[in-house]
Amino acid sequence: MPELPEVETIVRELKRKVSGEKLVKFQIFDKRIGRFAAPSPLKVTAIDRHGKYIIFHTNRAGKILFHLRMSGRLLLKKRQSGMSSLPEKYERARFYFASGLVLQFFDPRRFGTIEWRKENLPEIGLNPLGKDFVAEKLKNILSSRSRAIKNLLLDQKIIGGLGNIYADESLWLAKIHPRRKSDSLSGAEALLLRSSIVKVLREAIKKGGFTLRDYRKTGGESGRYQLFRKVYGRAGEPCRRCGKKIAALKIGGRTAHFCPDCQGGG
DNA sequence: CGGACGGCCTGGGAGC
DNA sequence: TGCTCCCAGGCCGTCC
Repeated sequence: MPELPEVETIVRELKRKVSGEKLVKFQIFDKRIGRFAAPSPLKVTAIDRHGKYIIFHTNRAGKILFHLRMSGRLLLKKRQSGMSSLPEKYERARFYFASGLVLQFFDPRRFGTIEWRKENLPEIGLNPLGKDFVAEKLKNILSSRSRAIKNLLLDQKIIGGLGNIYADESLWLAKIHPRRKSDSLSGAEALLLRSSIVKVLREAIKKGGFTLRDYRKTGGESGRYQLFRKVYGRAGEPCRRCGKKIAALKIGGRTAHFCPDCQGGG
């Protein structure tokens, strides 16, 4: 389930390998992937992350937007001489670059999307890696809402890029119970939450993301952050801070993993 | 308007 | 072994 660190890892790799490249041909194997009426050929002038979206800026009047959702994967490889033009298993789209590189979009669950977009980008809240992600702004947002902090962190219109894994990991690091109402957090807690989110995300990017099952880097390699996780998927195992058992709880339809002892006060 | 919730989709794991 | 059931969750549409 790609979240900010996974998407950022993929974007950094794509920037190195295909930014500035000419896209000569594309194939959409599964129409459910979204509206896609891009002109061809076109040049990819820049590559960016927007929340969990991957954006290809182009020299034409539009951008290519990728969203991996749950099980999407972008793999980059050298075009082989005998390469079939038919889709591989779960392959939903394919892009051919003039350099000979081929970008394949795989997605078993078909939640992922690829879109040729001329109008504005989707509305995304604060970028946790951006300069404007400061404690004061976060505190204002938290105070103006009254939802479980866990669910607020998952809201892409408020903060862009956190998903279930990093929301849980950040709350653990900040010692905040996931069910706490956002407007009950003190200024000190907001400050700590901000720095915890940044720390967790930066560390996860360094480790190349979190591979549970589907996520892979563009060369097919797994990330390594799952080896360093503190709470996600660790229900019943000992808390790495206090030794008590990690618990799991449904909050707003999502499973939250946390330590009931050192994240007390829910 | 904010917030809660169901639907989309499939593979994999649990349980029998 | 093989079947059924349920869960994973990002985002959107719908409803209150």
